[in-house]
Amino acid sequence: RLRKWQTRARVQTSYERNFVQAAQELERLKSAMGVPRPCVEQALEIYRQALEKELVRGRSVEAMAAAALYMACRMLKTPRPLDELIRFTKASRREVARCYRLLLRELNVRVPISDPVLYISRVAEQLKLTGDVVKTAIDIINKAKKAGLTAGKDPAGLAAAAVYIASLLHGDNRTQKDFAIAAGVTEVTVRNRYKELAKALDIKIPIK
Amino acid sequence: MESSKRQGPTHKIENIVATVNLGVELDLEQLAEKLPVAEYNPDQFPGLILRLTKPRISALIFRTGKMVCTGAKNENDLKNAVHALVKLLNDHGANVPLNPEVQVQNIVASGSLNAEVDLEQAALLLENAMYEPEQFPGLIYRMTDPRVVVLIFGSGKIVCTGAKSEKDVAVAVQQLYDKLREIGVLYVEEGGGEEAEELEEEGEEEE
DNA sequence: GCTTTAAAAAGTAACTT
DNA sequence: AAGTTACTTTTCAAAGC
Repeated sequence: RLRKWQTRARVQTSYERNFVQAAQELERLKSAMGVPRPCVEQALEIYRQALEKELVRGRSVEAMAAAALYMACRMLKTPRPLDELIRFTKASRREVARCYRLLLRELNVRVPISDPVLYISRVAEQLKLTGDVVKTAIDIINKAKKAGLTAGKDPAGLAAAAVYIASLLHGDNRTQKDFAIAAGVTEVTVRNRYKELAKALDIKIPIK
Repeated sequence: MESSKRQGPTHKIENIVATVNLGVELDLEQLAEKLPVAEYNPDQFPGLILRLTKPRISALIFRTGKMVCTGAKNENDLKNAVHALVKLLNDHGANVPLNPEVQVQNIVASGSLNAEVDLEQAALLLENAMYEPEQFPGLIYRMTDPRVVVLIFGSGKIVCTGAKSEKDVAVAVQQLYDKLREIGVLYVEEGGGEEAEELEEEGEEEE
C-alpha cells in the first residue's frame, strides 16, 4: 500500500507539483501587478499545455509562468509590456523572452500582433483622461497605420505619443514625461513618435 | 503609363564566418607571450584572439589547432587572412601547413527590397514568421529552402543570415522578394496618394 | 545553456555635452 | 535637445564549464 502511494505521489509530483508552483507564482504576479483574473486563468491553461508538451524541462517555473502570463494578457487584449512583467519576476528578460518564443512556436496558439490601440486605454486610465481624448488618440493611431508609420515601432511608444497629441488637441496640459512614464517608455521616444506623427499626419497643435 | 523601373532586391555580403583546421596542436600560452597583440584569457574563453587590421578580420585560435575567422566581406579577403595568420603563427614558433582546409560556416548579408513592407500583414501571411515590435523592429522570417533566416524591416531593408554560400544569399533574397510580392505586402512610395487628415488649429509648440 | 568573434538592420535606452 | 555608445534580434564554429 505504501509503494502504491509513493508511485502515485511520484506521478503527481512531476506534473502537479510543478503546476501548483506555477499557479502560486501566477497568483503572486496577479497581486503584484494587478492583472485581471481571466488573464491568470488563461495563463494557467497555457502553462498546463506547456507542461503536457514538456516545454518546461530545464527551464525555471518563474520564467515560464511569466511568459505564459505575458502571452495570456496579449491573447485577452489587455497587454502588459514585457519589461514591466520582468520587474516583478526573478527570471531574466532573456529567459522569459525565450520561453515566450518557445510557447509561440510549440503551442498552436495565435497571439494577436501588438496593437498600439490596446495601450491607449491603459495610458488614459493612469492619467485619468476623458473618453474624447481616447477617441482622438485611437483616430490618430488608425491614421498612422494607414500611412504606414507604425511598422517596427514599439506600440507603447506610439500609444503614448498619440494620447499626448490627443491631450494637446483637447486642451489638457500634461508633460511628455507623464505620458512616457504611463506607457513605460522614455520621453525621447514619446517626443520622436510625436514629432513623426504630427508631421506626417499634418496635425497642428494649438498654442495653449 | 506605369514605368516598370522596379529595381528589385539588392544585397551585399557583410560578414563571413569560417572555420579553419590547422591540423596541429598549438601552444597558446607561448603564442600569447610572443604575440603582444593577442588576447588570451583561458578563464574567460578557451580561444586566443588575434585581430588583423588590413581587412578587419578576427581569429579565434584553439589549442586543438582549429580556428574560427570572422569579419571577412568576401572569400578572397578570407583566403588572404588565413594565409597571413598561418605565416604569423609560423613566425612565432608554430609549425602549421601553408594551405589549411577552410570551411565557410555562415554568411551575413544586408540588402534592400527597394519597397516598403507591411510587416503586420506579412506576419499574418507568412508561415514561419515572427513579428514582435515590442522586442525587435524587424520581422524574423525562417526560410527552409536555402536554410536561412531573414530579418525584414518596414523600410524594405533586410538582413539575411545563416547562409553557407554567396549563392544561397542571392537565391534567398530573390525568393523572398518574389514571395512578398506574391502575397502583396510590398509597396512603392508613390502608391496611391494617401491623405493626411487635418485635425485642428495651427501653431507652434514650445515649452 | 554560457563564454567570445563579426556584421547589418531600426528601435529604444542611457549617459554626456 | 543633440551626440555617443550600447543593447535588442538572427546566424555559426571553436573548447570547456
